[in-house]
Amino acid sequence: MNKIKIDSIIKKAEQICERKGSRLTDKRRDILEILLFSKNPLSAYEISDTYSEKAEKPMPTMSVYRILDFLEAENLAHKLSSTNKYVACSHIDCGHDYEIPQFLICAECQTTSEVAVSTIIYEELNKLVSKAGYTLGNSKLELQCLCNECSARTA
Amino acid sequence: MNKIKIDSIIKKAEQICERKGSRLTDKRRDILEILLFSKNPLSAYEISDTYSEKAEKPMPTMSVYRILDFLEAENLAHKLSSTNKYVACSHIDCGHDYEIPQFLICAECQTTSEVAVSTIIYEELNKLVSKAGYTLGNSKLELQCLCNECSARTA
DNA sequence: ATGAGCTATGATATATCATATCTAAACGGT
DNA sequence: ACCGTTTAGATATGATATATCATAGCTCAT
Repeated sequence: MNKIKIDSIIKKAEQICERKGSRLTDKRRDILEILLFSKNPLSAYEISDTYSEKAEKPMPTMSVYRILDFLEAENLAHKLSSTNKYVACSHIDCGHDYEIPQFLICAECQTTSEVAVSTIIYEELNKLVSKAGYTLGNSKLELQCLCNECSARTA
Repeated sequence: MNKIKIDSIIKKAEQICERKGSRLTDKRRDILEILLFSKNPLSAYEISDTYSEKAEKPMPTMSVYRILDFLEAENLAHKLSSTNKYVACSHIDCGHDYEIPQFLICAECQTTSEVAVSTIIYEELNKLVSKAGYTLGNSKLELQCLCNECSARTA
């Protein structure tokens, strides 16, 4: 993603935080930027390393976790629990707040896309869930896939 | 789950292994039994503890992980990556081998149900995935839910 | 502008989850 | 009984994550 796009997303993120009465501090903004710049999901440790390379003062992993918690709570980032890595939300600038974000994760190269679950899927899931005696909460879907590139390479 | 039911599942699991030329050894059977007895998903450490309480000799966590790997490879158990816990497959005795197993996990009490993804959902997911430039691999769905009991209690 | 109270960050320790590697025991076929 | 393979144990270490207590910095009423 290019710098100009990222700047506009950051600006949007600041607005979102302001509206909710929270603050996108310098460090929080830096971590969000690192996630936005990264082509792939990053672990908390990788984020810490990336930050520490560029900044004068390294950031302890502890702080990274705290900041990730904040970004998740504000829906600016998501945790992928199948890989224990973190990504920036793809929908900060378009304002969408999907019921169920869905991640397509390439098992080979880890490239990850966030897409919205279709209404049909959402309704069907809801039906299934309530038939089983549950109520759907805040969920994410993580699908292990192969991206076309890797698919072509291995074929 | 009651003892008789579990015994019959274990028997079935033995047959499955035999057919594939692998062996359901005593320890593997014990671990599978622990998972079948448990109402909730268990971590590798919890499994190790449970085993060690009953057996004369404790089982190191290392061995538990190895056995869990085996059970997963044989499709006798699943790992829930959102909670880092393990459950016995619910379909050992019915012989189903679903394309995509789906887990409904109560966020309150951790009760977990394994259900099959409906054909509609499977097809829709496939459409979505290929539209995004991916091919669906071996996936599981884990949905954070509230079970009816917890739902009633908190209401 | 100052101090009380809140939010954010730092530092350290520790818990939890998981893999690598090397060795030894158990099993099965000859 | 012997050999090769599979299974399990032991030890070390890596990776992921939380708890806790201390400090810094901002914010707002006085």
